[in-house]
Amino acid sequence: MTQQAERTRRIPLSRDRVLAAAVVLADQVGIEALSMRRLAQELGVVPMALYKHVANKEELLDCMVDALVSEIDPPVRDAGWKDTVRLRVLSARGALLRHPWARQVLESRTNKTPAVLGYMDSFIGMFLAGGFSVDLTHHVMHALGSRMWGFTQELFDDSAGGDAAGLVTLPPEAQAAMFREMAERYPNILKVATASAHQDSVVGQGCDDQFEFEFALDLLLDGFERLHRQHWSSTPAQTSPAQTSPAQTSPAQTSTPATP
Amino acid sequence: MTQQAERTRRIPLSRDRVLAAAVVLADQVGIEALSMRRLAQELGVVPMALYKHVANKEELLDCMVDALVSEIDPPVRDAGWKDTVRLRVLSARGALLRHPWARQVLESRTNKTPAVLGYMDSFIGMFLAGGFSVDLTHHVMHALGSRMWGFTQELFDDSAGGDAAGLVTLPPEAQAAMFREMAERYPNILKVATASAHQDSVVGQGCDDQFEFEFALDLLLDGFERLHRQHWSSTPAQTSPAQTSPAQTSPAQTSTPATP
DNA sequence: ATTGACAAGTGTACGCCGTACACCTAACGT
DNA sequence: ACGTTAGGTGTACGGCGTACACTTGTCAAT
Repeated sequence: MTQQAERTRRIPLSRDRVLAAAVVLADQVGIEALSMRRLAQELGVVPMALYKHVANKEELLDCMVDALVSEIDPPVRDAGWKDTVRLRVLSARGALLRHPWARQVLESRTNKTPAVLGYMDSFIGMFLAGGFSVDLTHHVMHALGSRMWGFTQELFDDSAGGDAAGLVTLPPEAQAAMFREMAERYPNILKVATASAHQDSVVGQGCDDQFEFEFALDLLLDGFERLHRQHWSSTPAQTSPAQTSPAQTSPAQTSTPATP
Repeated sequence: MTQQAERTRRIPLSRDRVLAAAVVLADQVGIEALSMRRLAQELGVVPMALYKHVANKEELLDCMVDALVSEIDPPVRDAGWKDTVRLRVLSARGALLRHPWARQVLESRTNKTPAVLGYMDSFIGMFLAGGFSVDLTHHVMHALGSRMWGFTQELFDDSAGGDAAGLVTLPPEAQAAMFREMAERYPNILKVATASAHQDSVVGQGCDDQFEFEFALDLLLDGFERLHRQHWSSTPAQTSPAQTSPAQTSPAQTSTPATP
């Protein structure tokens, strides 16, 4: 009896083991299926046992984010700001692609853990070290937004593939009908969707996410570079990125109602 | 009795009424507090009654997104693509700011409703009408990402205000201690946070979101414009936005593992 | 060797959630 | 007058996070 007990509960659980199991489980079954009960079961333990090691589910999620951050490579040394930032973002993206749950969790978190703050601080430091003014750095961080973490909303390309995912299971004539329907109702979507697919299937299976991500990233980095060169490290009243837009002088109020 | 019944249940509920109530309730109590039960209660009805008008909660959320999309102004006529896109995005942003739940719901949705597809189609149409090649339009849509909806992850500026939200409730000496702590651990965050606050409080109360949003938007639009001018409407093998980055020639594989 | 404190795991229970399913009931076309 | 049916009801199930009281295994101090 005691021997069996000794055999079954060899390792006494610990915070790290809980955390690691949570990451693995989320990787495997998705974040929406990660429940305290399921996690406990995976660890061969009763649900409430977890609460001896994490305060609650929120804290668990925060810790999972920390684990993710720890996977991001530190900034490379001896390179210009642009390459440094670029590589760091792509490293973050790598971590994110390894952990599909991370995007959603990152989006939902409001409290920043020390690890997250540390990553941001280091990120900001890359621009400052590159000679960016504090103000420009501020704007630039906003412009990057979630791209800092290696992702952006992919609201578009799921639908660029259209109902492709669902389509394949349908009989051919229904596919054709749906295709005609789409061509009629969403001609523009169809144009870019078919153009981005270089094979001749009705609707291509999406596009190269990595290419698209880097396209946007480089577009931003090039923009940053121009602004940086433009007023090197001086700090005028307010940076104005756009020369062409008429409303740019007073950007705070436009078509939206007052936002005090 | 019948008279009372007639008085209490005057309007027989209908899909539209459910939907409208859901939007109002989400506006008021937040999306996380919007449950079928709560919504039913608000309508003076038993929870299961709702299921006679919406299939399930998913569909309800989809419909709420549709309602949001319907609030976005149509594209302005007789303007260049740049202004057209700019105004449309800012209109979407207006709708989003009026409905704080929308961002999260939009992020979580995977199925695109016809209204959403219609919005995207119209959005794509603005670029095509502006003479953008189909390929460039595709990339450009990706670069915009969720900015098309008028939002981006605000992962940064919550923390730029630092623990400001929590700070105010603390005694002054604790504030000072925390400030020193932050200054030591996150010097860079502190620099941009204090710089962006133009008052002399320890940590400014964030920055002008609207300005930051438009900063990034215009940065992108200017970038699009340059690419557009660069190879007007021709479609070379693949558009390459960055001239400087060494890895640009083959962007699909970098530091991340293979993504087939 | 005994004890007693304490950390770790257990069991039960509560209130929330979405929703399946059987039921009632009032209005309406025939 | 009557069957159909759309719309509202009641009950119930399985899942969730977690509060709280409990056992149990471990080890330091007596």
